[in-house]
Amino acid sequence: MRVDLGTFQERLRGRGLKLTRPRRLVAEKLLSTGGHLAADDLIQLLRRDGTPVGRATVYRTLAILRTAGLFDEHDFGSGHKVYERALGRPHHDHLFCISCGAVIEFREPRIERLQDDVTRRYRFTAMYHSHKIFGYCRRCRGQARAPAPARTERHA
Amino acid sequence: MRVDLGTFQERLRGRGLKLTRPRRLVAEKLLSTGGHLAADDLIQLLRRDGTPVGRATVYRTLAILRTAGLFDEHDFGSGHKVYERALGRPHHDHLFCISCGAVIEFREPRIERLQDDVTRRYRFTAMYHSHKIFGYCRRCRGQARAPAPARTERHA
DNA sequence: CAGAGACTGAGACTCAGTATCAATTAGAGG
DNA sequence: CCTCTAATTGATACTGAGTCTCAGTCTCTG
Repeated sequence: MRVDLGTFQERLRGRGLKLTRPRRLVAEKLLSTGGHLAADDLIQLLRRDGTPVGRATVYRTLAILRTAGLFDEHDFGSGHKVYERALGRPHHDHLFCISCGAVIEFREPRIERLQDDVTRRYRFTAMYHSHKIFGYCRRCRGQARAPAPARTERHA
Repeated sequence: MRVDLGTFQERLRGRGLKLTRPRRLVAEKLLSTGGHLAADDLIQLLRRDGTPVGRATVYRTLAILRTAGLFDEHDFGSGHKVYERALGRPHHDHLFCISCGAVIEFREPRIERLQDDVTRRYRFTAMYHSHKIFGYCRRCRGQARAPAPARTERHA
């Protein structure tokens, strides 16, 4: 965490930005909480801690953290974006349980390679991607309304 | 198109729903326009045609069309969802050009198979998935700010 | 063809996220 | 350590996609 805050400062400096108290508070809270946090969660947590940070500032800081490559932003269709530490962690994609909301990370380098195949095929220059599989996790399987279709079908 | 409207009616009936004029108008317009349309586009188009349909009804009808498996819903991060005909078309995923907004469809059965591997590995019951690659299309490549990184990195 | 229940739509509402702008603060240069 | 300026903050107003409400309307079954 210490290391990451240092990196945050470095990256800010590199862009001519200042390391202010609110920015530090947001970054620290995100790092110390881990997992997938939404902007509003962050605002509430900081308020509870007695170190409130304005809404606008939280959103602005999250944008900086994302742009600097320190955090990834994900939209699991719950109506708000969530943030997850990216720096120093291997790339991965997600399974999302539509019953309990659990987020499961997976790595599958073979899929990544096939993606490269696809982009090459279309002469497309990939910058980032989003690969999410929605369904029922191990624990919630029993509640699945129907057996899984041969292949996934709805997109979100 | 005739066939699809018939299917729409069938699926409505199957759920105890009525085929009303507004629902027919929405489905017809979506089918005749093709491509990826947002709710608001639809509302504008219908108004221009002199057959306006209320906002609430358009949204409600889109939900029905999606649930019935006739249309797929996608979120390319532009702040609104877009709808695309699903019935009678093969499953595919998308490349999205962050410069011109172009949507390119791709099929890669090998990725689908690897997805099945992944879900099996986690004892996860997949219901649907979302796989999008963002970047610069063939035409917009020149405008790419930087060469593509070794592997895609930011998620949305 | 009449009745019941489904459906519609104008408009109020929600809620994540953005814009504004006067007051505050980081931190470079002295 | 102080000063000065540009960057930053945050209360608040705003935006815009999507949802809710409910009185009036329509579908379609019997």
